[in-house]
Amino acid sequence: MSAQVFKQVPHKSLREAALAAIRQAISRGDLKPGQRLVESDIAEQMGISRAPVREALRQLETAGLVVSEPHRGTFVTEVSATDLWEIYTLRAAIESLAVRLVTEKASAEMLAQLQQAVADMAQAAREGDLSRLAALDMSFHETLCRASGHSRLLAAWLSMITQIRIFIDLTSTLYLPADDVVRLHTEVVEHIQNGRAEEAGQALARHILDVGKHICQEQARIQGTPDACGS
Amino acid sequence: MSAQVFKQVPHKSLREAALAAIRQAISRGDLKPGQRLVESDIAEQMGISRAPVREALRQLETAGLVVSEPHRGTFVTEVSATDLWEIYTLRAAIESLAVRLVTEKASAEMLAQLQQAVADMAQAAREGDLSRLAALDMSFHETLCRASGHSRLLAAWLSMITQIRIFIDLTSTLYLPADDVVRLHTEVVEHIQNGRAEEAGQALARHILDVGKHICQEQARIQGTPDACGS
DNA sequence: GGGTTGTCGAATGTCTACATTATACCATCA
DNA sequence: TGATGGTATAATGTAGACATTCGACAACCC
Repeated sequence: MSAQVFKQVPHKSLREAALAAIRQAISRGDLKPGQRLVESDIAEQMGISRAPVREALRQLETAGLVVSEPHRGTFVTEVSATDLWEIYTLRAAIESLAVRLVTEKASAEMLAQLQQAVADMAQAAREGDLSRLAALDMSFHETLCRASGHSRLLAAWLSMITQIRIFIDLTSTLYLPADDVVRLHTEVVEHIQNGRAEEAGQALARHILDVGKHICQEQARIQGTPDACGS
Repeated sequence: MSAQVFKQVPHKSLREAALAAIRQAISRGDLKPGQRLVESDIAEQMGISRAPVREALRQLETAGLVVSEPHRGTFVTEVSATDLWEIYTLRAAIESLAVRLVTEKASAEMLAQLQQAVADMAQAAREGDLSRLAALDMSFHETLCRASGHSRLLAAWLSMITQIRIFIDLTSTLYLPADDVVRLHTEVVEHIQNGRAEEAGQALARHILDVGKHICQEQARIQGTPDACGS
């Protein structure tokens, strides 16, 4: 076989385009939780027929981003406090696995990348740029999941993050003091560096559950429902 | 409201019917990995049009049971040794969370159910009924995930089990000596009973990873690819 | 007035037809 | 002989039309 010279042409189908567009709209908050999605409207706005839109909606349904009621329509999933509890506990378990895997591999390049991320976070914290800190925080966790080399893990993580985004714009709000955020991530990186997989996993899980509990309580407060997170 | 006299009519849409039928066919092994699924054939066999079949296939695609290549068709997912490694590591993490949650709740009813399951397994082991033992094994884990009261966890578990089934009929093969199977599950139940959440989680995770490693090596041997499980 | 029933509009569920694309096969030519 | 190019065929991708169903509101009866 000759050397790879040409990269594959993208070749998006309308279905994929619709899928990406709707997912993005949900993730960006242009579509609010509970909002109804009318197939014909979406199709018209995109200048395509209903068929590819329907198929995209079915995929989003399986992914848990929308719910569909027969003959009534599809709606953007509403994220309850219980849902957030589920997401954060799962996320903790999954990221815990990720960091353990990364620790076992522990390539120098990866480690440098994570250390850089923490350094950036520390700087953002010093400068009081909370928005940037939150973005770096998210980026740190994504880097970790990608570095795990575990495609299903990454897919599950991305799915959960998108669902969290339905409720809250993660890049603009922090639920812990800036210093704590930096400290907790520093701790995790140190564990990775020293090959302490188990400790790294537990530290990360604790950190995630901590944040989750905050967000969960916030959500319960907004909805006026009893807090479901401590259970 | 008047008393309930009439039960609800099932009211399955054709899409849901197709979804269930195809999923079942894959799970039962009627459709082999790599096999092509022709929309029009399926539609004709079911006596419906292609539209609901297509939508069902899109859902299965998101669930990871089939893969779709543009203008080429959809195929039953082929499960490589690497895939099995991913599934088993994830499954270990997820079930570990499940058993910790169950331990924290620890309702008497649940516990009795799990104890009964282990007792049944012990009997099946004594009688040498390996097929029944394997089925009870699977049932034990499913019970655990259901008892966690964590809908996303259960959904993820069911999804992974279905993917494993693509490769192997779990109810007919065992990868550990029967006595070991019983012993490992007994151990987990004892941890639950004594409220040792962390130990229960770790014991279960070890057990699952153990089985996964066996299956993974088997798969690598069949395919002639290098073993990807130990990494 | 309260509750039931009939009707209408709108959206989804489904079907059929057509357009597009990939693959296999065969003819052609250096 | 082997590579190149064209063509046929079959399957997917998409569009539009029709059928079905739900929810709301009005009409009606007690």
